Amino acid sequence: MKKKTGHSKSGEACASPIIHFDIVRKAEKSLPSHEVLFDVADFFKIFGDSTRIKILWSLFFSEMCVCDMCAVLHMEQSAVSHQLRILKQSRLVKYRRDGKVVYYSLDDNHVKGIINQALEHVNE
Amino acid sequence: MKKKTGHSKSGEACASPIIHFDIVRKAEKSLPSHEVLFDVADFFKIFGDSTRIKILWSLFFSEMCVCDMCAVLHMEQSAVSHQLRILKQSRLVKYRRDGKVVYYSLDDNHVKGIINQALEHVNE
DNA sequence: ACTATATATGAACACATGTTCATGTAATCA
DNA sequence: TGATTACATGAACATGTGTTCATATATAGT
Repeated sequence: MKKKTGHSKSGEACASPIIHFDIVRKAEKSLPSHEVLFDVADFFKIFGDSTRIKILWSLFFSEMCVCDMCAVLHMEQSAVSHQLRILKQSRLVKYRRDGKVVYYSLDDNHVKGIINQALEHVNE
Repeated sequence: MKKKTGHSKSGEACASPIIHFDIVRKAEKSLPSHEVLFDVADFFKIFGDSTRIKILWSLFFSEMCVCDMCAVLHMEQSAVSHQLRILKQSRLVKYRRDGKVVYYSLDDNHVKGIINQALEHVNE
């Protein structure tokens, strides 16, 4: 016995009769679409790395060029650029070019609030 | 030339003279400790998975047993239990036992607010 | 044109993470 | 005690992720 309808949308994954059907139905109906939930998770994934947290935090005060970031983070330029690209793609930061130097800055007003709420949790 | 002082705390990672020292110093001073930043990132990592987001969302309304969760998520019991363990360790959910059934419920009041803020971002 | 510099990016690598499978544990009932 | 049930957990596996290395691009200066 090993059949499993391969994520069959009908959802009898747990073959137990002891299910609180009303609660299950209510929860199922309230759940946003899979895409939205995926996007939400992806959004949090961005914050799930301390390097990116440091970058965002640093940008709370002022725009910064990539070299500034390297100095703040004590990291190689390549690594910083890769992370900035991720933040750029998520539209959490924007940039402007001034000659050879590229300045990054925050591009989202939720960032500060979200990080602060996480800090509250971390500080018990 | 390949030396690199192995994350030397002195921080000359980017050997460029074009650094805005005042901004860098300000950012460095404002940064929370490495441990705190790590904890913050770890906290967000928990939310960076759509399965866990679904679990937390479902618990907005009512406590649920593991079997209920399996039904809501259309997932195997083992996978759900593993995720519940992570949420339990992060103290985002708590549980109570009633006979053979274990009921999980939310154990943090920030959760709803944080997820809602992420939703705002996702919805442009 | 050539050089230098600030940043971007592809590939490779090591490491983390989520699911599955198999099995273990705790509680209930016969 | 033995069987069943609801859940937990270790190991294996595939996939995802962050950093490094090497190299490319873009701008400025000579």
